[in-house]
Amino acid sequence: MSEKGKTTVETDGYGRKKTINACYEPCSIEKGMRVIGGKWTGSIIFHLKDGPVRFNDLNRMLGGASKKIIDQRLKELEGRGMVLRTVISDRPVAVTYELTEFGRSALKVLDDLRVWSEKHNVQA
Amino acid sequence: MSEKGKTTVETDGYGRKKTINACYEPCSIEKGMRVIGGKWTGSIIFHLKDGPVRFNDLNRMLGGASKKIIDQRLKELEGRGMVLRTVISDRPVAVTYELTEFGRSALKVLDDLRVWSEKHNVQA
DNA sequence: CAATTAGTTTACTTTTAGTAACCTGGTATA
DNA sequence: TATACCAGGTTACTAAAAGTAAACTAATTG
Repeated sequence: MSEKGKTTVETDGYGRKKTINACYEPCSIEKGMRVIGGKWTGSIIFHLKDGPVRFNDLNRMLGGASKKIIDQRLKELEGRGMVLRTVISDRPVAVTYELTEFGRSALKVLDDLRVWSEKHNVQA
Repeated sequence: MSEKGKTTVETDGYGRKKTINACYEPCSIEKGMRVIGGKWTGSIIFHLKDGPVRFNDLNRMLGGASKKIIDQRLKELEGRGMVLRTVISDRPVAVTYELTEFGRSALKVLDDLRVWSEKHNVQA
């Protein structure tokens, strides 16, 4: 979806179709989905909402997600500035992950999704 | 995330960790994401918000998505009762896709995502 | 010393996504 | 009448992402 105006299709005098305001690149919704819609990404953000959580605790909380994907998602989120990784101790190594302000800004959309999902009892 | 109570991790007297209210199955957010978070799914729903759209028009509107994936997503959405497929004419064949009430109920979440996405100028 | 915790990383398999060409029919233009 | 385009898909094939299970370093507990 283009940021200005709605997308429509017009037909010229020869029956040829032309698209007005097409999405030549992924639209805002598509971009947003690619940021918070990856598998487990939303759940990870949501589980960090109450404060810092350690890696393996997150792993235990998210039954069904593998360590590999949690690690990958956390790195993506860190790279986008949505999550902050802090080493709280060497020997023994301990790390926590928490939301940044930007990360926190996604919580409303995610909570709306949770409400929608529960209300309509959606099944994946 | 469990529907009741927040997920936490407790440690017993022997240092063993136990998760309270873990997600033994994908939580609501995860389920919701799997319904509207698939690649192009959100965009497709959003482009149907103003009424019935024909297959190839949708294809033209969604620059970047292939017919195959649009077809696949429409079938998924139809299977979930979010989209209605109607053959409006044989000879020449013409089909339209439109949102059902349930499909329409997802528009708010998607529009919130669009607003969040534009406000923070997220880049996929 | 064996078991367990933490935080990854690796190797490998399975699932999804994506591209581009093709197909059946119909209609419009030259 | 050819040829080019329309509609609504399907097919075959490739590439990218996700999932599984085990391994690894280093420390701690019993």
